[in-house]
Amino acid sequence: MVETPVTNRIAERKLRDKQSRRAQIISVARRIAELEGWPSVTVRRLSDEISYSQPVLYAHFGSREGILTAVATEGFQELGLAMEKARKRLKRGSTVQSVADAYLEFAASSPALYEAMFSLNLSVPFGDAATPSELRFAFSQILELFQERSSKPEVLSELFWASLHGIAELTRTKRLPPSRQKERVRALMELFNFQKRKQHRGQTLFAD
Amino acid sequence: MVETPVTNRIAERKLRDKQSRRAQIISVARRIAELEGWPSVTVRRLSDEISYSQPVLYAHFGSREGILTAVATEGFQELGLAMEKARKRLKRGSTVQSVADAYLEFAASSPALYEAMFSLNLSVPFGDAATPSELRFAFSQILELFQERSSKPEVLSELFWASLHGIAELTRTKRLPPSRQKERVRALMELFNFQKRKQHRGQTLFAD
DNA sequence: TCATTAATTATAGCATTGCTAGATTATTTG
DNA sequence: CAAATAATCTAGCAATGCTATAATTAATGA
Repeated sequence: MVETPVTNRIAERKLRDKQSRRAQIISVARRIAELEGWPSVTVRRLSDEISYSQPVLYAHFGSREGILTAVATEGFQELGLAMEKARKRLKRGSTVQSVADAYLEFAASSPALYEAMFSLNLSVPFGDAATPSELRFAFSQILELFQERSSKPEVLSELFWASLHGIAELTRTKRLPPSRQKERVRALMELFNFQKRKQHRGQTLFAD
Repeated sequence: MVETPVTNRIAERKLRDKQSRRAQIISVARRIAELEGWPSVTVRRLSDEISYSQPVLYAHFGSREGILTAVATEGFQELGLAMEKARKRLKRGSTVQSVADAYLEFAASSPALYEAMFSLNLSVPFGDAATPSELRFAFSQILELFQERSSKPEVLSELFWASLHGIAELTRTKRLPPSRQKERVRALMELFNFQKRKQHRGQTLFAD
């Protein structure tokens, strides 16, 4: 049977409704999480806020974890974009500094979102074929920084990312005082700019 | 009323029983967590395993979170001891390297314990008057590394800790491939040993 | 237009969880 | 041994994630 234009338009409208409701759920979940923490993001609470019954949420995401995973994925998208922006405009200082600032600014301004991305135990695939494009894009922004400055870009990128993540996470969980944050980042920059100046003999991870 | 020797001995025995049961609870919780993950550590499950009813656990720890906090505290104690050992024996290589290895070895060999210490949202006080001695001790081991090698030991220590934590955490959550772990640590060492050789002018974080 | 089919949505309930009031048993004391 | 104290258990509450089934709404074709 050939679909009539009417059928098409109905299907399209339904798709739009579906997508907008999906977006709304993610948005509400994010807002509650930032204001009250993830434990307050219950399926009942969400269904109340969007004025639909619980099974509707399950039709969309399959599980509560599915909702959180969708939020986290959105977070990776935004983090990637923020880093790309920082890497490209680059007013003063190095690109490394610029990206580091963008990363930590992102983590500090959306702690619950960052928590969903890295601290909640969501099964988000990393480093394999099923890795979402948002994640690849985000990490590629870091990789780009060291692409032509090092003989082992992956290793340096991973280390840089790990350092940023450590700072962000220990700060988020109140393990590190925010007061010394600037100095910490400055120290990190000294370390990662070293490669430019270092005189080394023998094999090393850094390119000349 | 003056206590008789008998009363004393009874009280002592009761205290011993209490402490050993407390230790048993912590031990069982740890074992389950490492084998099956923290969600499997339910109060009912624990009460089954120690053959007591649930309220007994609440008499000991007040809440489920109290149990996890006790496990985490034990973890900080062990991590501190492991780093102290690494710092003192120091066979080959730098103390920094030795401590880094000990830290990452600890995190890798007890992932659930490390998760309790850093990833679960337990309200463990940090950096204030109420900070448990185990935490102070652990961090002091890192601080010791940079005490006389830097003009700002706190900043460097915090950055070093953050880097190690980032590596440990991203590895634990499968964000970083274990295959390049050695290279990552080697790169970290290059960065943090730089201070020894660097020729710098003007103020810097590193001492000569 | 209107009955029939297909889709969407809601109701109501299950099993599990952390936690606790009140009953019960064991232990200590006089 | 009886009373009092301490230790422990039973049974249940409220909240959670999730789902089978019923109800309702929308789309279809004569």
